[in-house]
Formats: sequence, structure tokens, C-alpha cells
Amino acid sequence: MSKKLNKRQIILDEAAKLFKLKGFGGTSMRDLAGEVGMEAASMYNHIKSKDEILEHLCFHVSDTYIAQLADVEQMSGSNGDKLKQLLRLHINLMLEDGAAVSVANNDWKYLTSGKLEQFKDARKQYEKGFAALIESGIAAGEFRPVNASVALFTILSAVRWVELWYRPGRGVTAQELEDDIMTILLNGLAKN
Amino acid sequence: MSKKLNKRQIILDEAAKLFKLKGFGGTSMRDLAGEVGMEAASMYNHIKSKDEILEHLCFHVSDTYIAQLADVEQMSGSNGDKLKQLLRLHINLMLEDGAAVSVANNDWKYLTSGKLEQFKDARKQYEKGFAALIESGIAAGEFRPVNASVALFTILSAVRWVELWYRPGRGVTAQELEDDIMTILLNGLAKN
DNA sequence: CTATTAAACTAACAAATGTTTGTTATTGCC
DNA sequence: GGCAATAACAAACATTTGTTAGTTTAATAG
Repeated sequence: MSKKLNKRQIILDEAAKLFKLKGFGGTSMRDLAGEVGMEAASMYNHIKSKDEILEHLCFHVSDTYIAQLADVEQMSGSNGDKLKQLLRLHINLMLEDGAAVSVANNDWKYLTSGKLEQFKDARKQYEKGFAALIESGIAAGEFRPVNASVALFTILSAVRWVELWYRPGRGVTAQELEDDIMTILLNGLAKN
Repeated sequence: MSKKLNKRQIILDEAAKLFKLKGFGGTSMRDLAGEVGMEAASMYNHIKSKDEILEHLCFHVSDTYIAQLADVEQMSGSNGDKLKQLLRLHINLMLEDGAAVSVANNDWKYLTSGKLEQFKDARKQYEKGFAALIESGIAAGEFRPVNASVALFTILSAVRWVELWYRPGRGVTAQELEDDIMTILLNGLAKN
């Protein structure tokens, strides 16, 4: 019984890696089975369908992001502090669960119709909360008076390369990474 | 004869839109044919294969980016000016050819083996030139002393949402867009 | 040891895929 | 009008796809 959950988890993990590498459409159940070390048909003892795998990966990520947003929203501190913390959590999920984040970022469009809208809604909810943080920062005079949507997407996108690029042992520690990204987004690249 | 090029172009344009919307793997030749207004088989009078379509779209984008880099490299002016100009061109291509850029960003992994490496090389070349600009800016004391790779990817990614989000008539003009992005990336979100 | 259950396998399925073939309609040119 | 080229079509192709059925092996409980 714990073995069952285990095998299922292996399939999900391996699927995340393969989907990230070759895309959802480019990954066949036989490919995946080969990676897991069993026949394609055997995987159906552990998962319901290929779509279910995708759904699991996507909603695992969106659920985590939304939970993190909720945590930050009830923090005390300046808007700058909250934004910093949210970004930190955001980056951390990428470092810890990069493959799943990659799938949620790139392959969500293959979700079947019901789940697709559900996922879009979740994303919109996250963006809304994030934007609200920026807007109150602007209103409080903490942030520059830029268009909040533009700032939102610039920041959220700025951070997306992490899961594509980061590998421990590339000469940049996770801490330096976070710090440099934060520096650029909050203080800019130019000196003054 | 000019009609032929025309139909081919229609297929390529429509393919870019569909690939952006549903992904390369999620778009069948019959889907595409439906959008173009002919039978799938008929398209083969104008194109060689589905892969050729993808190649055309990807390399059209990478070629343009590399040409823009070359232009900027032989500009005169500060590193800040050059970076600004390169970013402007970068953003502009997204606004003018958003669907193709989207395909080059998201579906390049479906390129067949020879072309895949070629595309990766082109991308690396662009990134290298871009990074060199940042590095000399740091060396000249114009930019903050952050890790150049981190800055590079933060900036390149920061700009990627444009093709997903921007639609004329969303209340933000292309000019405001460019300006706000540039402000955030160069001067940061925080008011010192 | 035996009975039961879980999880693996082989084989096959129907549907969808990219593409080829052979043929018909349309077009531009003398 | 007649000819050659272009571009459309319908039908079929060989594969590959996700998935199911049926069966066999391995693990567990009594």
C-alpha cells in the first residue's frame, strides 16, 4: 500500500522530467514506461491516464503557489518585504520542484477542457494577489509608479528561467541566485 | 508563382498561430489544413513537411535576433544605450511577430535532431553576445556587479511574457510597455 | 502450504497521426 | 482553343498513439 504510492510517485516524477525535456505531446506512455522500468500497460495499475499525470503535476504546482500567496498575505511588514518573501518562495519551489514547475509553465495547455479552465482560474487568482501587492506598494510610495500588470508579468517571467537554467554546481549558489535576481528586480541593473 | 509563395506564407502564419495556441504536438496537419482552408494533403504542394514548418518558424526568429545583435554591437554609445536598444528590438519582434516568437520559445524542443542542435547553437550565440554587453557594462562601472549570467537570463525572461500577454487595446501602448519594462529592469521596482 | 491480492507482462484495440499516391480541377500562356 | 504547370482533392498507407483485456508472476495473509 505504501509501495503503491511509491511507484505512483516514481511515475509522476519521471513524467515531470520527461515532459520537461520533450514536452507532453512529445512524450509517449511507452517512453515514460521505459524510463520507469516497466511496460506501458503496467503503469495503468498506478495511474488512471496520461491526462491524470498532467493534471496532477499542474495542480500540485498551482496549489502550492496559491498556498504560499495566502501565507504571505497575512504576514506583517512592508509591501517590499512581502514581495521579497513571495518571490523567495516562488524561486524556491522552482529549485526544489523544477520539473513540475516546468510542466505547469509549458504544458498546461494540454489539459483537457474542464481542468484547463480550472488551472487558468488558479493562475489568475495567483496573479491577482501578486498584483495587489504591487499596487499597494505603489500606492504607499514604496514602488515606482509603473503599470502594475506590466510589473507583475515582468517579475513573474523574470524568474521563470531559473527552472531551465539552474543546476547546483554551476558556480552559483541558490542564495546568490536569489539575491542577484532580487537585486535586479527591485533595484535595477543600472547603478542609479 | 507569387501565389505559391503567398499560400505558403498563409500556411506558415496560420501554423504559428495554431502552434502558439495548442502547441506543436497538439496541432495536427488536419487542424492546420482546416484553418488554412484546404485539405491536409493539399498543403504538401506548398510545404515539405510538418517539421519544415517548425524549422522555418524557429530559425526565422533566431536569425532575426542574431542580426539585431550584430547591428547593436557595432553601434556607438554606452553599454547602457546598447543594452536598451537591443532590448527594444527584442521586444519589438515580439510585438510584430508574436506567434513565431512564441513557437521559437516553446516548441523548439520538437525540432529534429540536426536542426535542434543548430537552433541551440544560435540561441547560445545570442546569449553570449548579450552577456558580453552586460559584462562590459559591469566592468565599466555602469551596471551593478551582479552575476552576468543571472542578469542575462533575468532580463531575457522578463521580456518573454510580452508575446503571451500583449494585445493592442488592452490599455497599454507598445511605448508604455517598453518604457515600463525598461524602467523596472534598469532601475528596479523599488524607489531606492 | 494455500488462498488472495497486487502488479507485472503480452497482445491487441481503435483512433489519430504525418505523409504518399493517383487523379481531377484550375490557372496562365501561346 | 489547347497545353503545360499548379494546386486542389479523396483515398489509402504505415506508424504511433493511449488504453483495455486477459494472463502470469510475485508478494502477502491465514
